[in-house]
Amino acid sequence: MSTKPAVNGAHKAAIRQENEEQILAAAERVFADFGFKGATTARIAETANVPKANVHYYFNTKEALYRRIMEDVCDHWLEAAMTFDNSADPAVILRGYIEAKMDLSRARPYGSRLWAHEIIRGAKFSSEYISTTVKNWLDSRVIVIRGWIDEGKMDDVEPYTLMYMIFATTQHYADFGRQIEIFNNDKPLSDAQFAEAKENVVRIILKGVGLS
Amino acid sequence: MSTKPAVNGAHKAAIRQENEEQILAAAERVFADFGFKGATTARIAETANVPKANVHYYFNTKEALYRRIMEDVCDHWLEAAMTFDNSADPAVILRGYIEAKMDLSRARPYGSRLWAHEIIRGAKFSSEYISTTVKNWLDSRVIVIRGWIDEGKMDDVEPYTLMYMIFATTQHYADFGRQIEIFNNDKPLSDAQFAEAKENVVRIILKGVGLS
DNA sequence: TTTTAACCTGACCAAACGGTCAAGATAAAT
DNA sequence: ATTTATCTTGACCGTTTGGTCAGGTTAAAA
Repeated sequence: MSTKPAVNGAHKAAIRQENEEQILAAAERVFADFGFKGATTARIAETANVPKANVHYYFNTKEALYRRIMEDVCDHWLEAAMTFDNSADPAVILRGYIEAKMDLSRARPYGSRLWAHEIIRGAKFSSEYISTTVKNWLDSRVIVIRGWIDEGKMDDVEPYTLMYMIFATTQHYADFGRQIEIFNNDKPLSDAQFAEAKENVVRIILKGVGLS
Repeated sequence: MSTKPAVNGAHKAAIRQENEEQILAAAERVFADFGFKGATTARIAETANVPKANVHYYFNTKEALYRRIMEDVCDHWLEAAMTFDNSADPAVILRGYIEAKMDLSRARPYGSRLWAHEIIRGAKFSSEYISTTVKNWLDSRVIVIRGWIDEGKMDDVEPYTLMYMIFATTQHYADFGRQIEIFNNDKPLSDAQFAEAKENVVRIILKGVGLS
């Protein structure tokens, strides 16, 4: 059509960005639904409304596309992880972290399910990321929790077990969302139901470790 | 070789049973590791040490094999579920159930991971089973828990949320076992570590709902 | 011993897959 | 106006996949 008056190559850049975003969004859904092997480039292309060859134009291989999405998901998770550092009160910090993870499961379930697929498969693409970035983050939180225990602010619980419990419970609402939906008479949890679940999860865990 | 003196067609029956078991065990591993699509009949055959054609002789299609394994896994889970009915004391019942689920995650992780794959995929093969058998079991436990709450034996928590928390936390040790292993300096949890985790999970949840 | 039924398997096939490519269309630079 | 660089896509290709099948072996029945 018309040549936009945009400065420099702004139009071409916009086209690239829009197509990449469209493909990434489609791929995140398809990978989450079918796993790495089960997802086909044809389906990703169809979901993104572009020809299959175009997917390969922007992302050379299926594996490259998969890795890129894993990175994006991890970035989002590290953001949520930051809510662990905002306050000196253990109850406030833990509540904030649990709520942030619950909200992320609700707002971006595909990322969580993609992660679950990846770990179940043996973390072939992400074991290095887990053993460095994620492990460092986790170990530092464990030290914080041990500090709270030593100061008598909470019960003497094994910190890793507590963190795994938070991971598992919050991500369950994304990873096993379909099962929860079936138990809920085949209807997704309403906002009110989810809010109630979130409050209950916070309450049980905080009380469980002696923080209420 | 020699024709065994076995009564009737006992030998042939034994052959069938042994081959089926070998294929089922191999398929459970391979499906858990790679998902439905990612698992190949060739790999299942290789793992079971039988020619590929033999897999199709005993189980017509890949889907039939998958369904059969899903049923087997569910049977085992319903056994664990029965530990919910042994006593009148809520703390004893919940502790027993949580411990049984933790032990199952440790002893039979493939089943749990297979189930996780199936749910993440949208429960295409098992939604009917979940919406009937499993839902009935869950709903009846929820009624039991509501009874305990009404009798003032425990805190007023939303029973489904509590059950999901137990599901999520216990199965996490199977489904995300690889991640836990990486966090544990690339070594699987020792028996002592797992026992400690189990005790902590029980303690946090029981205290969290006012049962200790 | 003969017949029948069940088990076994290498070789094969159509379909689906990830990825390539040549040729055209569009926009930016000269 | 011409050249250059990027974007677009239908057609194509080699490989892998689930599944088939004919022909063989073994064991139970007659």
